[in-house]
Amino acid sequence: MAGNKYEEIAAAAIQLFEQKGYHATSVQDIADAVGLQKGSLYHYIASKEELLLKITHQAISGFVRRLEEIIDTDLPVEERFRQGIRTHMQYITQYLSMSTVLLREAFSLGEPHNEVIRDLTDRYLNLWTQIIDEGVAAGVFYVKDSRIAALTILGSCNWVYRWFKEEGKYTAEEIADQMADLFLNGLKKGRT
Amino acid sequence: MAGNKYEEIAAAAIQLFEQKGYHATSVQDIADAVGLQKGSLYHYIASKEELLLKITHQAISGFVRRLEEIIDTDLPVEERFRQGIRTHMQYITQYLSMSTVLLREAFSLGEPHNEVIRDLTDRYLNLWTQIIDEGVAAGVFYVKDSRIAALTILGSCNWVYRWFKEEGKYTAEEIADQMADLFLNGLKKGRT
Amino acid sequence: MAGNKYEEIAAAAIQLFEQKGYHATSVQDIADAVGLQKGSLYHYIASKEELLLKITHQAISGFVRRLEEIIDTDLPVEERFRQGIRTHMQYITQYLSMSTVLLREAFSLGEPHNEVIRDLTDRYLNLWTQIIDEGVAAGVFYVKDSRIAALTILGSCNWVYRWFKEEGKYTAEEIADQMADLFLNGLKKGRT
Amino acid sequence: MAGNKYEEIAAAAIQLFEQKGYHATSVQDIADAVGLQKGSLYHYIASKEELLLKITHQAISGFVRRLEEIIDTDLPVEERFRQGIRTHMQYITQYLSMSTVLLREAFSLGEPHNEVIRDLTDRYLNLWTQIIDEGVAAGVFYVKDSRIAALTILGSCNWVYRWFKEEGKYTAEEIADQMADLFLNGLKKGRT
DNA sequence: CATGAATGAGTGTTCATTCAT
DNA sequence: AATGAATGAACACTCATTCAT
Repeated sequence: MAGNKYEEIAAAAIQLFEQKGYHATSVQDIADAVGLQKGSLYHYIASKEELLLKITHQAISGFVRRLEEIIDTDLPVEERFRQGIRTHMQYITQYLSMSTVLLREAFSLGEPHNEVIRDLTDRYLNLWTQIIDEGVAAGVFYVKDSRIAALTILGSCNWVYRWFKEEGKYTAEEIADQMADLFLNGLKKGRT
Repeated sequence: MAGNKYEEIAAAAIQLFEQKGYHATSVQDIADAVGLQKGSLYHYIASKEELLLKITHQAISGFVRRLEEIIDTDLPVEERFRQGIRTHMQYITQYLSMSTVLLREAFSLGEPHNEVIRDLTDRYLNLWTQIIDEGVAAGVFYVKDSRIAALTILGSCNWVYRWFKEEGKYTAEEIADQMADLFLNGLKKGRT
Repeated sequence: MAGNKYEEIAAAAIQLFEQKGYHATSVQDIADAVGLQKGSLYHYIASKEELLLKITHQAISGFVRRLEEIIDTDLPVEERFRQGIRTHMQYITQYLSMSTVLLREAFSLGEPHNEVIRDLTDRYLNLWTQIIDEGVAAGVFYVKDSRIAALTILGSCNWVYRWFKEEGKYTAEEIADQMADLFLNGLKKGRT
Repeated sequence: MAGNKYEEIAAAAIQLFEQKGYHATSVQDIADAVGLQKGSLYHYIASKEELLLKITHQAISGFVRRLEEIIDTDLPVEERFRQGIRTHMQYITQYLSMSTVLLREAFSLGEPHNEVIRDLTDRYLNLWTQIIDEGVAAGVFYVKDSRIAALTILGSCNWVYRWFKEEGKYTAEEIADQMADLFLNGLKKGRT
C-alpha cells in the first residue's frame, strides 16, 4: 500500500522529468501531479535528487539485468548479440520516459548519488564488451578494439531515446533488426 | 573590439555549461569567470538562454557546414562517408566542451529558441541520410531504411561526447577509422 | 503506568534540548529517542512547547523547594546562606541537563507559558533577597541593596551551567564552598 | 555607503534577535525592518547565521578589547579589577541588545562559526583570571582557584543582561560599584 | 562600459500538529 | 495506545534580470 503511493510519485516524476527535464520540474509539479501537498511528498522521498536516483537506478538496472540474462544463455555469440540489441530496443522503447530520464538527466546527479549509476553504466558497457570479445575469440567478429566497438554500438542503441516515436514507421523490433543487421555485418570480417 | 569580450564570455560559458551543466551554472559563475559584474554581462548577452542558443547554434552549424563541404566533393560515396565520420570526430573532439553543451544542454532551450537548433539538427541528419541514399543508389550500400541507418550512425558519432578523453588510448582519427570500418563494412552487402 | 512513558519522553527531551537546543530539536528527534512515532507522542504531550514548560517548571520548582526548606531551618543566617549555595550547586550539577534547559531555553516559552516560570524565578530571587535581608538585619551582612546582591550571587550560581563539567577539577561541593567563601567574605563588613 | 546599509541590517537584526530570539526571527522580519526584499538582504549578508556570527563577534570583541586596555594600565590590581567590572557593566548596559544576543544566542552558532566566539570568550575569561592571579601574586587577593573565582565573577557580570533595566533604580555605574565592592571585599583575606 | 543595488518570484525542504484507522 | 499519512504554513536561500548612476 505504501509502496503504491511511491510508485505513483515515481511515475509522475518520470513523466515530468521526461517532458520538462529534471531541473525544470519542481517538487510542486510532482506534488500537483499526484494530488498531494508539496510537503507530503517527503513522506515518500528523501529529496528530489534521491527520487531521480531511484528512477535512474531502476532504469539502468533493467538494462543490466536483461543483458546478463542473455549472456548467461548458451546461444551462439551472434545470436546473443542480436538478442542483446533487440532487448535493449524493447526495453528502451517500452520504458521510453524512464530511459530518457536515465540517459538525459542522470548527469544532474551530484556526488555521491552519481556513483551508483556510473558503476552500473560501466557494468552495462562491460557486458557488451564481453559479448564482442567472445565473438572475436570465436572467430566470428573482427574488431580492433572491443571497447570502442561496444561504445559505438551502445551509442546507437541509446541515442534511440532521442528519436523513437511510438507511432513511427517501424516497431522497436524492426529497428532493432535493422541495427543488428548493420552491426553484425560490420563486425564480421570485411572483404577488404 | 566588441566581439572580443563576447567571445570571452561564450568561452567561459561553454566551459561552465560543460562542467556543471546549464542549469547548475549561474550567471554569477560566468561573470566571475570573465571578471565582470553580473549586471555588466547583460551588455553582451540578452539572456542566459540566448547565450546557450548562440553556443549551441555555433556548434551545430559547425557540424553542418563541414559535412556540406564534404558532400560537395566529387569523391566516391564510400570515401565521403568515411570523411564525414572523420570530420565529425575531429570536430566533436576538438570542440568537445561546445559539442557537449550542444548535445546535452540544447534540450533546455525553450520555445522558440529550440526551433533553430532542431532545424539544423534535422538538416545534419538529412545530410547523412543523403550520403547513405547515394551509396545505395550507387549500389555500394545496402540498407532497409536510410534514415534509420543515419540515426544509428549519428547515435554512435554523437555519443562520443560522453566517453572521449583527450588523454585516452586512441586519437580522434583512430576512433573515427574504427567506427568507419565498422559502419562501412556493415553497410555493404552482407554475406548472409 | 502511564506516567512512566511521559517520564521517558521528558527525559529524552531534556537530553535533546540540552544538546541541540529547543529549536533545533524536532518532535521527530524526541519520538526517535523514545521509540515512538511522531504522532504517538501527542498522546502524552499537548505540544512541544508545553513539554518545554513542564521541564522548566520542574527545574525551577526544584530550586525553589530546596531553598524554602533551608530558609525554614533555624540555622544562623550565615549558615543558611552557605547551605543555599551548596544546595543550588548540588541541584544544578546533579540535574545539569534539566537546569541548562531551564536557564537557556525557558526564553523560548511564549505567552502565557512563560508566566509560570517567570513567577517562580522571581520567587527564587526573592528567597535569596530574603536571606540577605535577614543577614543585614542580624548585622552580619552589609550591603547597599539586597536585591542587587541577590542578583549578583544568583548570576554566579546559575552561570555554572555554562562551564561545569562532571569530570572537572572540583566537585560541586568544592565549587560551592569556594563561591560561598567569596560571597560570605564579601558580604561581611569590609575593612574600608 | 555600502557599510552603512550593512550596519542598518545588523542593527535591525540585533533588535529582533534580542526581542524574539534568533530562531524566532525570520530573514523576512529583518528585511521588513530595513525595508528591503528578503532576497536583497543577501547582498549584504552571506547567511542568517553569518549575521549572527558577526553580531556576536562584535560584541565579544568589545568586551575583550576594553578589558585588555585596562590590563595594560599601570593601575594597582585592585583598581584594575574595579575598572574591569565598571567597564563590563558600562558596555553590557550600553549595548544591552547586542550583549543579550551574544550571551543568549551564540549557542545557536553551529560549527565552525562557533569556534571564533568560543575562543574569544575563553580569552575574556583568561583576562579575568589573569587579573585575579596578579592580585594573588601581589598579596591583595586570596582565592583557592583563580579560574573558579573568575567564572564566579563573570557569571554575575554577564547575568546582568537578564535583569538590567534602563529605567531601573540604579545606573550601570552604581550597580558596578556594588558588585565591585562585594567582590573586592570577598577576594581580600577573610577574617575567618 | 561598467557597476552594484534591488527585485520578486521561485527553490527544495522542514516541521509541529491533526486525525482516521 | 499507536500509527503514519497528510497538512499547510513557514523557512532560508537562489537567481536571472533590471536599471539608475
